[in-house]
Amino acid sequence: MLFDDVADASAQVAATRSRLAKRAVLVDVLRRAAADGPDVVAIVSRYLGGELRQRRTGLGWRSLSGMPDPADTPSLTVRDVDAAFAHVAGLSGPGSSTARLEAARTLFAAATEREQRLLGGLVSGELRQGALDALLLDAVGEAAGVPADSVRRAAMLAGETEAVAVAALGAASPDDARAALDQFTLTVGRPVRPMLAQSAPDVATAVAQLSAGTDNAPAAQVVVDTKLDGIRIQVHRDGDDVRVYTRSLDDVTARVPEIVAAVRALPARTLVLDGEALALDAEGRPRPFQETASRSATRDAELAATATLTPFFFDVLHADGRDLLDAPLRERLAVLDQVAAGHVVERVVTSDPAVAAEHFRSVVAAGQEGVVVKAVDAPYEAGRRGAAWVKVKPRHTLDLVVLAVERGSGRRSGLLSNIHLGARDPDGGFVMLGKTFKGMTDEMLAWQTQRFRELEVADDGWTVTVRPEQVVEIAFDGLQRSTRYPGGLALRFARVLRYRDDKPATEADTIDTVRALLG
DNA sequence: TTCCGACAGTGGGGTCGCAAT
DNA sequence: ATTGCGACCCCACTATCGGAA
Repeated sequence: MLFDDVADASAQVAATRSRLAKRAVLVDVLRRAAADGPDVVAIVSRYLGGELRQRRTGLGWRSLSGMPDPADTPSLTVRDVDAAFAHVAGLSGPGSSTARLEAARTLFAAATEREQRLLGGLVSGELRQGALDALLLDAVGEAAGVPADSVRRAAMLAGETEAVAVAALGAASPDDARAALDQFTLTVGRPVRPMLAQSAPDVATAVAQLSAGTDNAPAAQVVVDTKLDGIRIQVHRDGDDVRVYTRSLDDVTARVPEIVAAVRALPARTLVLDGEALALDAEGRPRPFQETASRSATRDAELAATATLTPFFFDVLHADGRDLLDAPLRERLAVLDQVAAGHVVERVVTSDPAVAAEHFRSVVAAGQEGVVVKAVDAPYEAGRRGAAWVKVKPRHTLDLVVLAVERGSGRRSGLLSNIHLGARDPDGGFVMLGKTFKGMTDEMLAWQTQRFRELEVADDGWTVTVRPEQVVEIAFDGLQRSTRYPGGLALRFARVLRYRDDKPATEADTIDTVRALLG
Protein backbone atom coordinates (compact mmCIF):
# COMPACT_ATOMS: atom_id res chain seq x y z
CA MET A 1 0.00 0.00 0.00
CA LEU A 2 1.22 3.47 -0.86
CA PHE A 3 1.71 6.00 1.90
CA ASP A 4 -0.22 8.36 -0.35
CA ASP A 5 -3.33 6.20 0.11
CA VAL A 6 -3.14 6.89 3.83
CA ALA A 7 -2.42 10.58 3.23
CA ASP A 8 -5.44 10.77 0.94
CA ALA A 9 -7.63 9.15 3.58
CA SER A 10 -6.32 11.51 6.26
CA ALA A 11 -7.09 14.50 4.04
CA GLN A 12 -10.61 13.21 3.45
CA VAL A 13 -11.13 12.69 7.16
CA ALA A 14 -9.94 16.22 7.86
CA ALA A 15 -12.21 17.64 5.15
CA THR A 16 -15.50 16.60 6.76
CA ARG A 17 -16.91 17.33 10.19
CA SER A 18 -19.27 14.37 10.13
CA ARG A 19 -17.93 11.60 12.32
CA LEU A 20 -19.88 9.03 10.32
CA ALA A 21 -18.23 10.23 7.11
CA LYS A 22 -14.82 10.18 8.78
CA ARG A 23 -15.46 6.65 9.96
CA ALA A 24 -16.47 5.52 6.46
CA VAL A 25 -13.18 6.79 5.06
CA LEU A 26 -11.23 5.03 7.81
CA VAL A 27 -13.11 1.76 7.23
CA ASP A 28 -12.29 1.83 3.55
CA VAL A 29 -8.57 2.39 3.98
CA LEU A 30 -8.33 -0.16 6.82
CA ARG A 31 -9.91 -2.80 4.58
CA ARG A 32 -7.43 -2.06 1.82
CA ALA A 33 -4.57 -2.26 4.32
CA ALA A 34 -5.83 -5.64 5.51
CA ALA A 35 -5.45 -6.97 1.97
CA ASP A 36 -1.73 -6.13 2.17
CA GLY A 37 -1.00 -8.08 5.34
CA PRO A 38 -0.77 -7.62 9.10
CA ASP A 39 2.39 -5.49 9.03
CA VAL A 40 0.62 -2.96 6.82
CA VAL A 41 -2.42 -2.95 9.11
CA ALA A 42 -0.08 -2.31 12.03
CA ILE A 43 1.49 0.72 10.36
CA VAL A 44 -1.68 2.13 8.81
CA SER A 45 -3.72 1.83 12.00
CA ARG A 46 -1.04 3.76 13.87
CA TYR A 47 -0.89 6.51 11.29
CA LEU A 48 -4.67 6.87 11.09
CA GLY A 49 -4.68 7.32 14.85
CA GLY A 50 -2.12 10.12 14.51
CA GLU A 51 0.94 8.27 15.86
CA LEU A 52 4.17 6.81 14.62
CA ARG A 53 4.99 3.26 15.67
CA GLN A 54 8.24 4.51 17.20
CA ARG A 55 7.63 6.04 20.61
CA ARG A 56 10.61 8.38 20.39
CA THR A 57 12.22 9.49 17.16
CA GLY A 58 14.11 12.58 18.34
CA LEU A 59 12.19 14.52 15.70
CA GLY A 60 9.58 17.07 16.69
CA TRP A 61 7.80 20.21 15.78
CA ARG A 62 11.00 22.23 15.45
CA SER A 63 12.68 19.72 13.13
CA LEU A 64 9.92 20.23 10.59
CA SER A 65 11.03 23.68 9.52
CA GLY A 66 13.44 23.54 6.61
CA MET A 67 12.05 20.39 5.04
CA PRO A 68 12.40 20.24 1.23
CA ASP A 69 9.67 20.92 -1.34
CA PRO A 70 7.22 18.06 -1.95
CA ALA A 71 7.52 15.55 -4.78
CA ASP A 72 5.06 15.68 -7.67
CA THR A 73 4.13 12.02 -7.69
CA PRO A 74 3.73 9.49 -4.87
CA SER A 75 6.32 6.75 -4.61
CA LEU A 76 6.61 5.86 -0.92
CA THR A 77 4.97 2.74 0.47
CA VAL A 78 3.77 2.64 4.06
CA ARG A 79 6.53 0.12 4.73
CA ASP A 80 9.10 2.61 3.38
CA VAL A 81 7.90 5.28 5.78
CA ASP A 82 7.90 2.97 8.79
CA ALA A 83 11.41 1.78 7.92
CA ALA A 84 12.62 5.38 7.64
CA PHE A 85 11.31 6.26 11.11
CA ALA A 86 12.68 3.03 12.57
CA HIS A 87 16.09 4.06 11.23
CA VAL A 88 15.77 7.56 12.70
CA ALA A 89 14.65 6.23 16.07
CA GLY A 90 17.73 4.02 16.22
CA LEU A 91 20.21 6.89 15.89
CA SER A 92 22.06 8.16 18.95
CA GLY A 93 25.32 9.73 20.04
CA PRO A 94 27.37 12.57 18.52
CA GLY A 95 26.22 13.49 15.03
CA SER A 96 22.83 11.84 15.50
CA SER A 97 20.88 15.11 15.38
CA THR A 98 22.36 15.89 11.97
CA ALA A 99 21.81 12.35 10.74
CA ARG A 100 18.19 12.43 11.93
CA LEU A 101 17.49 15.67 10.11
CA GLU A 102 19.18 14.36 6.97
CA ALA A 103 17.08 11.18 7.00
CA ALA A 104 13.96 13.26 7.56
CA ARG A 105 14.83 15.51 4.60
CA THR A 106 15.28 12.50 2.34
CA LEU A 107 11.90 11.16 3.42
CA PHE A 108 10.11 14.49 3.00
CA ALA A 109 11.70 15.03 -0.42
CA ALA A 110 10.09 11.81 -1.63
CA ALA A 111 6.68 12.79 -0.25
CA THR A 112 3.88 14.61 -2.05
CA GLU A 113 2.22 17.64 -0.53
CA ARG A 114 -0.53 15.72 1.20
CA GLU A 115 1.97 13.07 2.30
CA GLN A 116 4.08 15.82 3.84
CA ARG A 117 1.05 17.08 5.75
CA LEU A 118 0.54 13.62 7.24
CA LEU A 119 4.25 13.17 7.97
CA GLY A 120 4.30 16.51 9.73
CA GLY A 121 1.27 15.60 11.81
CA LEU A 122 2.79 12.28 12.82
CA VAL A 123 6.15 13.81 13.74
CA SER A 124 4.68 16.71 15.71
CA GLY A 125 1.94 14.58 17.26
CA GLU A 126 -0.66 17.09 16.11
CA LEU A 127 -2.39 15.55 13.12
CA ARG A 128 -5.64 17.50 13.66
CA GLN A 129 -7.84 15.52 11.30
CA GLY A 130 -10.73 15.41 13.79
CA ALA A 131 -10.27 11.72 14.46
CA LEU A 132 -7.89 9.96 16.77
CA ASP A 133 -7.93 6.69 18.65
CA ALA A 134 -11.62 6.52 19.57
CA LEU A 135 -12.98 6.99 16.07
CA LEU A 136 -10.34 4.65 14.71
CA LEU A 137 -11.49 1.90 17.09
CA ASP A 138 -15.04 2.42 15.83
CA ALA A 139 -13.79 2.05 12.28
CA VAL A 140 -11.85 -1.10 13.11
CA GLY A 141 -15.05 -2.62 14.48
CA GLU A 142 -17.02 -1.78 11.39
CA ALA A 143 -14.28 -2.95 9.02
CA ALA A 144 -14.05 -6.27 10.86
CA GLY A 145 -17.80 -6.66 11.23
CA VAL A 146 -17.80 -6.72 15.02
CA PRO A 147 -19.48 -4.43 17.59
CA ALA A 148 -17.54 -1.29 18.45
CA ASP A 149 -17.76 -2.11 22.16
CA SER A 150 -15.81 -5.34 21.76
CA VAL A 151 -13.01 -3.54 19.93
CA ARG A 152 -12.92 -0.79 22.51
CA ARG A 153 -12.75 -3.22 25.40
CA ALA A 154 -9.94 -5.16 23.74
CA ALA A 155 -7.95 -1.96 23.17
CA MET A 156 -8.41 -0.80 26.76
CA LEU A 157 -7.19 -4.16 28.07
CA ALA A 158 -4.36 -4.36 25.56
CA GLY A 159 -3.30 -0.83 26.42
CA GLU A 160 -2.90 -0.14 22.71
CA THR A 161 -4.82 -0.05 19.46
CA GLU A 162 -2.33 -1.43 16.95
CA ALA A 163 -2.38 -5.06 18.11
CA VAL A 164 -6.16 -4.98 18.36
CA ALA A 165 -6.52 -3.65 14.82
CA VAL A 166 -4.17 -6.33 13.52
CA ALA A 167 -6.10 -9.07 15.32
CA ALA A 168 -9.54 -7.89 14.23
CA LEU A 169 -8.67 -7.12 10.63
CA GLY A 170 -6.57 -10.25 10.19
CA ALA A 171 -9.56 -12.46 10.93
CA ALA A 172 -11.25 -14.33 8.10
CA SER A 173 -14.77 -13.61 9.31
CA PRO A 174 -16.62 -11.50 11.86
CA ASP A 175 -16.88 -14.57 14.10
CA ASP A 176 -13.14 -15.11 13.93
CA ALA A 177 -12.60 -11.42 14.62
CA ARG A 178 -14.75 -11.60 17.71
CA ALA A 179 -12.84 -14.64 18.89
CA ALA A 180 -9.54 -12.86 18.26
CA LEU A 181 -10.70 -9.86 20.30
CA ASP A 182 -11.75 -12.13 23.15
CA GLN A 183 -8.11 -13.09 23.48
CA PHE A 184 -7.36 -9.64 24.87
CA THR A 185 -7.92 -10.09 28.57
CA LEU A 186 -6.39 -8.56 31.65
CA THR A 187 -2.89 -10.00 31.88
CA VAL A 188 -0.48 -9.46 34.73
CA GLY A 189 2.52 -7.71 33.18
CA ARG A 190 0.56 -5.97 30.41
CA PRO A 191 -0.75 -2.53 31.43
CA VAL A 192 -4.35 -1.52 30.79
CA ARG A 193 -5.47 2.00 30.09
CA PRO A 194 -6.25 3.70 33.39
CA MET A 195 -9.75 4.76 34.33
CA LEU A 196 -10.09 8.56 34.43
CA ALA A 197 -12.27 10.96 36.38
CA GLN A 198 -14.61 13.76 35.44
CA SER A 199 -14.41 16.93 37.51
CA ALA A 200 -16.82 18.96 39.59
CA PRO A 201 -16.48 22.34 41.31
CA ASP A 202 -17.42 21.03 44.78
CA VAL A 203 -18.26 17.85 46.67
CA ALA A 204 -22.04 18.39 46.62
CA THR A 205 -22.00 18.73 42.83
CA ALA A 206 -19.79 15.68 42.52
CA VAL A 207 -22.23 13.58 44.52
CA ALA A 208 -25.11 14.89 42.40
CA GLN A 209 -23.19 14.11 39.20
CA LEU A 210 -22.65 10.59 40.45
CA SER A 211 -26.37 10.07 41.07
CA ALA A 212 -27.17 11.39 37.60
CA GLY A 213 -24.54 9.34 35.85
CA THR A 214 -25.40 6.03 37.45
CA ASP A 215 -28.43 4.34 38.91
CA ASN A 216 -27.40 5.41 42.38
CA ALA A 217 -30.33 6.51 44.43
CA PRO A 218 -29.88 10.04 45.82
CA ALA A 219 -29.10 8.74 49.30
CA ALA A 220 -26.80 5.96 48.11
CA GLN A 221 -23.35 5.60 49.54
CA VAL A 222 -20.34 7.02 47.78
CA VAL A 223 -16.64 6.43 48.22
CA VAL A 224 -14.65 9.61 48.87
CA ASP A 225 -11.02 8.85 48.07
CA THR A 226 -8.13 11.19 48.74
CA LYS A 227 -6.64 12.62 45.54
CA LEU A 228 -2.86 12.82 45.77
CA ASP A 229 -0.80 15.29 43.75
CA GLY A 230 1.79 12.89 42.34
CA ILE A 231 2.12 10.72 39.27
CA ARG A 232 -0.32 7.96 38.36
CA ILE A 233 1.15 4.47 38.63
CA GLN A 234 -0.14 1.06 37.61
CA VAL A 235 1.86 -1.69 39.26
CA HIS A 236 1.90 -5.31 38.11
CA ARG A 237 3.32 -8.04 40.30
CA ASP A 238 3.90 -11.66 39.37
CA GLY A 239 5.82 -13.28 42.19
CA ASP A 240 9.03 -11.28 42.60
CA ASP A 241 8.65 -9.69 39.18
CA VAL A 242 7.22 -6.17 39.63
CA ARG A 243 6.69 -3.65 36.87
CA VAL A 244 5.61 -0.03 37.23
CA TYR A 245 3.81 1.89 34.48
CA THR A 246 2.79 5.55 34.16
CA ARG A 247 -0.56 6.89 33.02
CA SER A 248 0.60 6.70 29.40
CA LEU A 249 1.72 3.10 30.10
CA ASP A 250 5.41 3.96 29.91
CA ASP A 251 7.45 1.35 31.82
CA VAL A 252 9.33 3.23 34.56
CA THR A 253 10.25 0.22 36.71
CA ALA A 254 13.99 0.91 36.58
CA ARG A 255 13.52 4.45 37.89
CA VAL A 256 11.50 3.59 41.00
CA PRO A 257 13.15 0.76 42.97
CA GLU A 258 11.43 1.90 46.17
CA ILE A 259 8.01 1.26 44.64
CA VAL A 260 9.13 -2.15 43.43
CA ALA A 261 10.33 -2.99 46.93
CA ALA A 262 7.13 -1.75 48.56
CA VAL A 263 4.93 -3.86 46.28
CA ARG A 264 7.14 -6.94 46.70
CA ALA A 265 6.49 -6.71 50.41
CA LEU A 266 2.70 -6.88 49.99
CA PRO A 267 0.92 -10.10 50.99
CA ALA A 268 -0.10 -11.33 47.53
CA ARG A 269 1.56 -13.31 44.77
CA THR A 270 -0.02 -11.65 41.75
CA LEU A 271 -1.39 -8.12 41.70
CA VAL A 272 -2.46 -5.30 39.42
CA LEU A 273 -2.77 -2.09 41.45
CA ASP A 274 -3.81 1.43 40.47
CA GLY A 275 -2.47 4.35 42.46
CA GLU A 276 -0.34 7.44 42.78
CA ALA A 277 3.30 7.93 43.79
CA LEU A 278 4.61 11.06 45.42
CA ALA A 279 7.45 12.52 47.46
CA LEU A 280 6.75 13.10 51.18
CA ASP A 281 8.54 15.17 53.79
CA ALA A 282 9.74 13.84 57.16
CA GLU A 283 6.29 14.39 58.68
CA GLY A 284 4.58 12.54 55.87
CA ARG A 285 3.15 15.63 54.23
CA PRO A 286 3.30 15.79 50.43
CA ARG A 287 6.15 17.74 48.81
CA PRO A 288 5.29 20.10 45.91
CA PHE A 289 4.42 18.31 42.67
CA GLN A 290 7.61 19.64 41.08
CA GLU A 291 9.70 17.53 43.45
CA THR A 292 7.73 14.38 42.69
CA ALA A 293 8.09 15.11 38.99
CA SER A 294 11.82 15.65 39.29
CA ARG A 295 12.31 12.46 41.23
CA SER A 296 10.20 10.34 38.90
CA ALA A 297 11.75 11.74 35.71
CA THR A 298 15.40 11.20 36.50
CA ARG A 299 17.27 8.08 35.43
CA ASP A 300 20.29 9.11 37.46
CA ALA A 301 20.59 6.71 40.43
CA GLU A 302 22.52 9.18 42.61
CA LEU A 303 19.96 11.90 42.05
CA ALA A 304 17.17 9.40 42.61
CA ALA A 305 18.63 8.51 46.00
CA THR A 306 18.13 12.08 47.24
CA ALA A 307 14.37 11.66 47.37
CA THR A 308 12.00 8.76 47.78
CA LEU A 309 8.64 8.19 46.19
CA THR A 310 5.93 6.60 48.28
CA PRO A 311 3.23 4.59 46.52
CA PHE A 312 -0.43 4.84 47.56
CA PHE A 313 -3.10 2.72 45.93
CA PHE A 314 -6.80 3.36 45.41
CA ASP A 315 -7.85 0.42 43.28
CA VAL A 316 -6.99 -3.19 42.50
CA LEU A 317 -7.73 -4.83 39.14
CA HIS A 318 -6.36 -8.27 39.89
CA ALA A 319 -5.23 -10.16 42.98
CA ASP A 320 -3.95 -13.72 43.30
CA GLY A 321 -5.60 -15.10 40.18
CA ARG A 322 -8.83 -13.17 40.52
CA ASP A 323 -9.73 -10.50 37.94
CA LEU A 324 -11.61 -7.65 39.55
CA LEU A 325 -12.27 -5.27 36.66
CA ASP A 326 -15.96 -6.05 36.57
CA ALA A 327 -16.41 -6.32 40.32
CA PRO A 328 -18.12 -3.34 41.99
CA LEU A 329 -15.81 -0.83 43.62
CA ARG A 330 -17.01 -1.91 47.07
CA GLU A 331 -15.64 -5.40 46.45
CA ARG A 332 -12.40 -4.18 44.92
CA LEU A 333 -11.75 -1.96 47.92
CA ALA A 334 -12.31 -4.86 50.31
CA VAL A 335 -9.61 -6.77 48.43
CA LEU A 336 -7.36 -3.69 48.26
CA ASP A 337 -7.49 -3.22 52.02
CA GLN A 338 -6.32 -6.80 52.42
CA VAL A 339 -3.49 -6.87 49.87
CA ALA A 340 -2.16 -3.31 50.13
CA ALA A 341 -2.63 -2.43 53.78
CA GLY A 342 -0.45 0.52 54.73
CA HIS A 343 -0.32 1.78 51.13
CA VAL A 344 -3.97 2.67 50.60
CA VAL A 345 -5.20 6.26 50.21
CA GLU A 346 -7.41 7.55 53.03
CA ARG A 347 -11.08 7.28 52.23
CA VAL A 348 -14.53 7.59 53.73
CA VAL A 349 -17.63 5.74 52.57
CA THR A 350 -20.78 7.69 53.28
CA SER A 351 -24.22 8.66 52.09
CA ASP A 352 -23.99 11.99 53.92
CA PRO A 353 -22.78 14.88 51.73
CA ALA A 354 -21.62 16.71 54.86
CA VAL A 355 -19.31 13.83 55.76
CA ALA A 356 -17.95 13.83 52.21
CA ALA A 357 -17.38 17.58 52.36
CA GLU A 358 -15.63 17.25 55.72
CA HIS A 359 -13.25 14.66 54.28
CA PHE A 360 -12.47 17.08 51.46
CA ARG A 361 -11.65 19.87 53.94
CA SER A 362 -9.57 17.56 56.05
CA VAL A 363 -7.38 16.16 53.26
CA VAL A 364 -6.84 19.60 51.73
CA ALA A 365 -5.76 20.87 55.15
CA ALA A 366 -3.29 17.98 55.25
CA GLY A 367 -1.75 19.27 52.03
CA GLN A 368 -3.37 16.83 49.61
CA GLU A 369 -4.77 17.82 46.22
CA GLY A 370 -8.44 17.01 46.80
CA VAL A 371 -10.80 14.07 46.59
CA VAL A 372 -12.28 11.71 44.02
CA VAL A 373 -15.91 10.81 44.68
CA LYS A 374 -16.80 7.37 43.33
CA ALA A 375 -19.90 5.25 42.83
CA VAL A 376 -19.63 2.22 45.15
CA ASP A 377 -21.22 -0.16 42.66
CA ALA A 378 -19.26 0.84 39.53
CA PRO A 379 -16.85 -1.51 37.74
CA TYR A 380 -13.35 -0.44 36.71
CA GLU A 381 -13.88 1.12 33.29
CA ALA A 382 -10.40 0.95 31.76
CA GLY A 383 -9.61 3.84 29.46
CA ARG A 384 -12.84 5.74 30.15
CA ARG A 385 -13.47 9.11 31.67
CA GLY A 386 -16.74 7.79 32.95
CA ALA A 387 -19.30 9.33 35.28
CA ALA A 388 -18.42 6.88 38.07
CA TRP A 389 -15.39 8.89 39.27
CA VAL A 390 -15.61 12.64 39.90
CA LYS A 391 -12.68 14.66 41.19
CA VAL A 392 -12.91 17.80 43.29
CA LYS A 393 -10.07 20.21 43.96
CA PRO A 394 -9.96 23.60 45.71
CA ARG A 395 -10.16 26.50 43.30
CA HIS A 396 -8.51 29.89 43.76
CA THR A 397 -9.33 33.06 41.86
CA LEU A 398 -7.55 36.33 41.14
CA ASP A 399 -8.37 39.48 39.19
CA LEU A 400 -5.38 39.94 36.89
CA VAL A 401 -4.51 42.27 34.04
CA VAL A 402 -3.95 41.21 30.43
CA LEU A 403 -0.45 42.26 29.34
CA ALA A 404 -0.37 40.72 25.85
CA VAL A 405 -2.18 38.18 23.68
CA GLU A 406 -1.00 35.60 21.16
CA ARG A 407 -2.55 34.58 17.87
CA GLY A 408 -4.53 31.35 17.92
CA SER A 409 -4.10 28.37 15.63
CA GLY A 410 -6.39 25.72 14.15
CA ARG A 411 -10.00 26.62 14.83
CA ARG A 412 -8.72 29.76 16.56
CA SER A 413 -6.86 30.98 13.46
CA GLY A 414 -7.48 34.66 12.90
CA LEU A 415 -8.41 35.18 16.55
CA LEU A 416 -6.38 36.51 19.45
CA SER A 417 -6.33 33.62 21.86
CA ASN A 418 -3.68 33.01 24.51
CA ILE A 419 -3.53 35.85 27.05
CA HIS A 420 -0.57 36.88 29.20
CA LEU A 421 -1.54 37.50 32.82
CA GLY A 422 -0.02 40.02 35.21
CA ALA A 423 -0.51 40.92 38.86
CA ARG A 424 -0.28 44.57 39.84
CA ASP A 425 3.00 45.66 41.38
CA PRO A 426 2.29 48.31 44.06
CA ASP A 427 5.62 49.92 43.14
CA GLY A 428 4.39 50.32 39.56
CA GLY A 429 3.95 48.03 36.59
CA PHE A 430 2.86 44.42 36.49
CA VAL A 431 4.42 41.03 37.24
CA MET A 432 3.61 38.32 34.70
CA LEU A 433 2.40 35.05 36.28
CA GLY A 434 1.65 32.93 33.21
CA LYS A 435 -0.66 32.58 30.24
CA THR A 436 -4.00 30.96 29.54
CA PHE A 437 -6.22 30.03 26.61
CA LYS A 438 -8.72 28.04 28.65
CA GLY A 439 -12.30 28.83 29.55
CA MET A 440 -12.97 31.07 26.54
CA THR A 441 -16.20 30.66 24.60
CA ASP A 442 -16.35 31.54 20.91
CA GLU A 443 -18.16 34.71 21.88
CA MET A 444 -15.39 35.69 24.31
CA LEU A 445 -12.74 34.96 21.68
CA ALA A 446 -14.48 37.24 19.21
CA TRP A 447 -14.86 39.95 21.82
CA GLN A 448 -11.29 39.81 23.07
CA THR A 449 -9.88 39.80 19.54
CA GLN A 450 -11.50 43.18 18.95
CA ARG A 451 -10.82 44.51 22.44
CA PHE A 452 -7.10 43.74 22.39
CA ARG A 453 -6.68 45.22 18.94
CA GLU A 454 -8.02 48.44 20.45
CA LEU A 455 -5.45 48.24 23.25
CA GLU A 456 -2.57 47.20 20.96
CA VAL A 457 0.78 48.93 21.39
CA ALA A 458 3.00 46.45 19.48
CA ASP A 459 2.72 43.36 17.29
CA ASP A 460 5.68 41.13 16.47
CA GLY A 461 3.64 38.90 14.17
CA TRP A 462 2.78 36.38 16.86
CA THR A 463 2.26 38.29 20.11
CA VAL A 464 0.28 41.50 20.42
CA THR A 465 1.36 43.64 23.36
CA VAL A 466 -1.46 45.71 24.84
CA ARG A 467 -1.95 48.60 27.22
CA PRO A 468 -2.44 46.92 30.62
CA GLU A 469 -6.03 48.00 31.18
CA GLN A 470 -8.25 44.93 30.81
CA VAL A 471 -8.98 43.02 34.03
CA VAL A 472 -9.83 39.34 33.83
CA GLU A 473 -10.98 36.99 36.58
CA ILE A 474 -8.80 33.89 36.56
CA ALA A 475 -9.32 30.54 38.28
CA PHE A 476 -6.30 28.36 39.08
CA ASP A 477 -5.32 25.35 41.17
CA GLY A 478 -2.32 26.77 42.96
CA LEU A 479 1.05 28.47 42.71
CA GLN A 480 4.31 26.89 41.72
CA ARG A 481 7.90 28.05 41.73
CA SER A 482 9.03 29.36 38.37
CA THR A 483 12.33 30.23 36.77
CA ARG A 484 10.49 31.48 33.69
CA TYR A 485 8.61 34.39 35.21
CA PRO A 486 10.10 37.44 36.92
CA GLY A 487 8.18 37.03 40.18
CA GLY A 488 9.55 33.51 40.58
CA LEU A 489 5.96 32.29 40.63
CA ALA A 490 3.56 30.84 38.09
CA LEU A 491 -0.11 29.88 38.20
CA ARG A 492 -0.96 26.21 37.87
CA PHE A 493 -3.82 25.38 35.48
CA ALA A 494 -4.99 28.97 34.98
CA ARG A 495 -8.28 29.48 33.14
CA VAL A 496 -10.55 32.44 32.39
CA LEU A 497 -13.77 32.81 34.34
CA ARG A 498 -14.88 36.19 32.94
CA TYR A 499 -13.70 39.59 31.83
CA ARG A 500 -14.31 42.27 34.42
CA ASP A 501 -15.42 45.53 32.91
CA ASP A 502 -16.50 46.74 36.33
CA LYS A 503 -12.93 46.92 37.59
CA PRO A 504 -10.07 49.15 36.46
CA ALA A 505 -6.52 47.77 36.32
CA THR A 506 -5.65 49.95 39.31
CA GLU A 507 -7.89 47.69 41.42
CA ALA A 508 -6.53 44.37 40.14
CA ASP A 509 -4.96 41.98 42.61
CA THR A 510 -1.37 42.75 43.57
CA ILE A 511 1.70 40.53 43.54
CA ASP A 512 1.69 40.83 47.35
CA THR A 513 -1.76 39.25 47.48
CA VAL A 514 -0.48 36.43 45.29
CA ARG A 515 2.57 35.86 47.47
CA ALA A 516 0.38 35.76 50.55
CA LEU A 517 -1.40 32.74 49.03
CA LEU A 518 1.83 30.80 49.32
CA GLY A 519 1.28 30.77 53.07
C1' DT B 1 -37.70 16.55 19.52
C1' DT B 2 -34.38 17.61 22.97
C1' DC B 3 -30.66 16.07 25.82
C1' DC B 4 -26.24 14.59 26.95
C1' DG B 5 -21.97 11.43 26.58
C1' DA B 6 -17.82 11.11 24.35
C1' DC B 7 -14.23 13.21 21.49
C1' DA B 8 -11.05 16.22 19.57
C1' DG B 9 -8.81 20.40 19.77
C1' DT B 10 -6.40 24.26 21.98
C1' DG B 11 -3.00 25.13 24.27
C1' DG B 12 -0.63 25.85 29.81
C1' DG B 13 4.04 25.05 33.42
C1' DG B 14 7.74 22.09 34.77
C1' DT B 15 11.10 18.24 34.70
C1' DC B 16 14.62 15.42 32.70
C1' DG B 17 18.29 13.79 29.12
C1' DC B 18 20.81 14.62 25.14
C1' DA B 19 23.29 16.84 21.37
C1' DA B 20 24.88 21.06 19.65
C1' DT B 21 26.93 25.41 20.54
C1' DA C 1 28.89 25.48 30.78
C1' DT C 2 24.85 26.84 28.48
C1' DT C 3 21.08 26.41 25.21
C1' DG C 4 17.47 24.31 22.60
C1' DC C 5 14.75 20.43 21.56
C1' DG C 6 12.06 16.32 22.43
C1' DA C 7 9.51 13.48 25.51
C1' DC C 8 6.55 13.21 29.40
C1' DC C 9 4.63 14.38 33.88
C1' DC C 10 0.66 17.18 35.61
C1' DC C 11 -3.73 19.33 33.19
C1' DA C 12 -9.06 22.63 32.10
C1' DC C 13 -12.16 23.75 29.25
C1' DT C 14 -15.50 24.40 24.96
C1' DA C 15 -17.70 22.93 20.64
C1' DT C 16 -19.60 19.40 18.19
C1' DC C 17 -21.72 15.09 16.48
C1' DG C 18 -24.87 11.62 16.88
C1' DG C 19 -27.05 8.20 19.71
C1' DA C 20 -30.11 8.06 23.86
C1' DA C 21 -34.14 9.47 25.98
